[in-house]
Amino acid sequence: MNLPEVTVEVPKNAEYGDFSTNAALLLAKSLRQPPFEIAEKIVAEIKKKPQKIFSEISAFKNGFINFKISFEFLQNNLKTILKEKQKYGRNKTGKGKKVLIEFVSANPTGPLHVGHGRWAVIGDDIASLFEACGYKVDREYYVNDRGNQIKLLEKSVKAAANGSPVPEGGYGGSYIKEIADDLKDHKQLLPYILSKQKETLAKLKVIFDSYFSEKTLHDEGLVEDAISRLSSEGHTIREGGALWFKSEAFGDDKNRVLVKENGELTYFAADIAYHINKFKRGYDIIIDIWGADHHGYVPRVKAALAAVGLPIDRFEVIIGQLVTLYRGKEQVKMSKRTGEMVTLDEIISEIGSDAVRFFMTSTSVNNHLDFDLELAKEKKQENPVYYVQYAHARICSILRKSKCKVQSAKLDTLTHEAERALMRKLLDFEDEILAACRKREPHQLINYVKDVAAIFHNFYHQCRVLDNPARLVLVEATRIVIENVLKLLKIEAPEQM
RNA sequence: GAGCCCGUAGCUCAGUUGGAUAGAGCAACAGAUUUCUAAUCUGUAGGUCGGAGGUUCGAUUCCUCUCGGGCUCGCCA
Repeated sequence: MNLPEVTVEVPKNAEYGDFSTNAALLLAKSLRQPPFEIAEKIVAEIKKKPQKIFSEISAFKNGFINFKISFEFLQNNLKTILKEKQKYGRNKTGKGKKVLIEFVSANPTGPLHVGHGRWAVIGDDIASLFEACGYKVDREYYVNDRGNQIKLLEKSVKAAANGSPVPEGGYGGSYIKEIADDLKDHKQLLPYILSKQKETLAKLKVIFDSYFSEKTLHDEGLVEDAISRLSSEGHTIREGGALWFKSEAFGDDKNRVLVKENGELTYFAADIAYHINKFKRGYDIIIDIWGADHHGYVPRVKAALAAVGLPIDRFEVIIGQLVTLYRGKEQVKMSKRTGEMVTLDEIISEIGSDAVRFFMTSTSVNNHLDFDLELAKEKKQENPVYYVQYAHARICSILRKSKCKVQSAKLDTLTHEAERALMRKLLDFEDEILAACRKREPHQLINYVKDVAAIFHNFYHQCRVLDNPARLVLVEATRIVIENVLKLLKIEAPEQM
């Protein structure tokens, strides 16, 4: 019988058990029987085989079949957690496959701002998720260290040093003056700005494996190589003095220029070379994280990679919606040209790395993010990050005071409703990591750890833990899971608050 | 005009492959600590899931249309 739509899911309402399946509902039509009767028959079949995972399997009157996990299974999982410790939740799904994640890649023309912060945190989180799932991950930052903007930057800094007005189209931010003051040797301009950016990223604990220079692509002739590769396959055309890539043939809206009329190479041409290079380095999965302001760029890059015959199913672009900065109700305009901007550095100083990381991770990148500086400051004590950290600190305090030996405890007394809810939640951890990785959505982990903390706090108020060995095991297992989530997201798990 | 993202409680947001009574935090109100950290917990109130159709046993979820907001549509980078 062909039943592609049978699903097993976790019901929202705990009364319906830990898992449920709609199999009987789907069979009702073809069998011409009421769903409930079918469900009852299925349940009877399942119960013929002995097993220890489920303590209850029942048919509901609407046709759902509900499964309840046994206490024994949940209790045994606590032992697993204590045994695996930092490794609990990690898995080998990736089998060592290689992943490249490119993110931030801000222009080296000034300090990072709040938007870069979002990509830095999200990219780093996704990289960590892949690592937790057994992939080998490289974090990469592409540096646009060439072209007009760099010349403009140099002119702008020189002008500032001489007290001249901002050059036409140049950069006028106050940071330009600071650079001019700081830097005697203008040849060190790019390394200087890059090192400042690295310092900011390091405050957020974001460390890149490689900084890939656009300039080297040109110096090594890789851009010309890419273009001739396209041309030799007949994918280019000369028109109006420029050389075009016929991207329309690969699903793009229109063709794109590779070599301008004046002979200069476009940024796009370099980007094709860059992405060909990524494939050449042998990655199984290649991920770019771009802001929504660049989403129109996706089809042309994919078109180019398809045109040179690369397996584009290994390449994906995650588009993140933009961040708008507010001070109260007033929007803070961000412009590098006018220099009116709040830097990521300032934001980290104001609310701390933990809060920035937690806040940046907590919402889906599909959603536009309004970041209110005043709110972030006012709510410092109420920020959800403290809620989760407090749960961890509270557990540490209990463990410090307890005199029982945790390891030797018998766990069969853990049958309280609050105990069960907590054990049940801890069991989900590996699935949560897998799902968050598969969907590239680290915010799901934030939701998960908030749930763990809430269920723990509820348990704490109902059950006295000290001097109860079984509960100490439960609490230690909870602590391990919270710590593992926070460590993965590079947020501190404090022992005291 | 075309493309992408979004629209869920007063505010900020979750909501898994289509499932059972749509959730949390903040704000509001009422309570809880002789006991392990009150940065906590419990309860109350708050919803036409932007709107209208469609698909089906079942739609916040999928499809079409529509309204509203953001972003993009360079021989810029």
